[in-house]
Amino acid sequence: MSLRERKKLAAWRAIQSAALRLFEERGFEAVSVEEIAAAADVSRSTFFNYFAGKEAVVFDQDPEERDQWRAIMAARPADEPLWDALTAILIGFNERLRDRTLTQRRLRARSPALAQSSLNQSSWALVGEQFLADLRAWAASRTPEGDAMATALQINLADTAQNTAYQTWPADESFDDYLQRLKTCLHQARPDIASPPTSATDS
Amino acid sequence: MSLRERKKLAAWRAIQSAALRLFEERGFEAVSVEEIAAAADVSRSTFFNYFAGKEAVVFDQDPEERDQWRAIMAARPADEPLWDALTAILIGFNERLRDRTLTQRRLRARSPALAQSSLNQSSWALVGEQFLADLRAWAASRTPEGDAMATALQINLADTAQNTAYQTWPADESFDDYLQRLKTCLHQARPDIASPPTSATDS
DNA sequence: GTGCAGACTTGCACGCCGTCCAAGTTCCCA
DNA sequence: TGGGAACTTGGACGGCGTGCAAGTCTGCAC
Repeated sequence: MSLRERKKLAAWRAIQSAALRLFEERGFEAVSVEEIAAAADVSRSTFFNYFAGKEAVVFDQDPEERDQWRAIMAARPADEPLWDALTAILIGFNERLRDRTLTQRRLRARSPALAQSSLNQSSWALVGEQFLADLRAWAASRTPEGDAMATALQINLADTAQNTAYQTWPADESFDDYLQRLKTCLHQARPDIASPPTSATDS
Repeated sequence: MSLRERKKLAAWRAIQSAALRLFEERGFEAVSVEEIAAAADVSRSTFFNYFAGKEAVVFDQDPEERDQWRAIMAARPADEPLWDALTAILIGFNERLRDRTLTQRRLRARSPALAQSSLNQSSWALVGEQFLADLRAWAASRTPEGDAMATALQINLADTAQNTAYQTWPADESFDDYLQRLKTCLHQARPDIASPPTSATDS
């Protein structure tokens, strides 16, 4: 790993940890990008070299972890049903990212107090666009042929199950309760691929 | 209907139609709120009195239509399974809002040319937060008791089915093809409420 | 080592969004 | 007819995200 790469990773982590610290202290909207950059000893411009926006700093994964997750996805057997793979990946993801999840939850609980709108509006999920993009790329690479829709649907459903579990997680429940919710949602959201649309031609 | 209410409705429609016209001419990002306000003969401040933001002008429904939709939702029999009601509502919604849907699709197709990011990032759906809020309120009012999660899940799943149909709708397919996609997605996304989680304790 | 090419950082300026507020105008109603 | 409520307006502000040109640092080849 070259010096350049090490520096880059260090900068990424400096920015992210500074940002999360400030967010926890003051809430998401009350911290500006300038302050994050200053706290990370970096210019505002550099911040945008590393993150696509202020929200990305909450959702993007550490580059090393991200590679690991891509490997985990790639390691799934090719003949495994997509939904089973998605379920396993998401549950594993949540189990291993316990701390990250709890941090996000604390942020989410604190931020509405400062400004209801801007956070709820972007309807905070857990995984972020980056992880979803990786998931989609992985799924596309193992999708046989013309049924892109079924694949897209399953990924979106899995994401929705995850979001629902997260959104309905009450403040007084533990992380393990949340995992239980997640499993329930994933189980109930399993799509019904096989059965034909009963009398699809009416109306 | 008082003069005040009529004026208000007229202003709403003036702003929305001016905005949609400009969006179609130049693309979403290339039009500023100032220009919309000017085209509607209204101040920038007034624009924000009517719409929560620039995107809302694409998604929010005409107040009169909105009332109609709330009535349609309220008219569903109370003992109908939630999923059946959601399916019927969404299909009806899409069938009746053919023009709106086609307009949105044209906007969506044109905008990436100008700036890939800002539209795709907010991952354009069709229904918008307002309609979803109405749906949630309606569903909450007919949800028996403690199982708020199952209700939230079903609404989110239905929304996801709709979004998937919309996202995967290719440029060369007709609106009726889209409706067919929608029905397929809704059918496949039907949640599996009954069955118990088969051996939920292993990881 | 030296020097060069490319990668990365920095400061600065810009346009725009969304919020706030204080002052003005219009409508409803008693 | 008057007073109060609803609505509009302009102006100012902070903040986000982008673009660019100039500077600095790293890897590499000689």
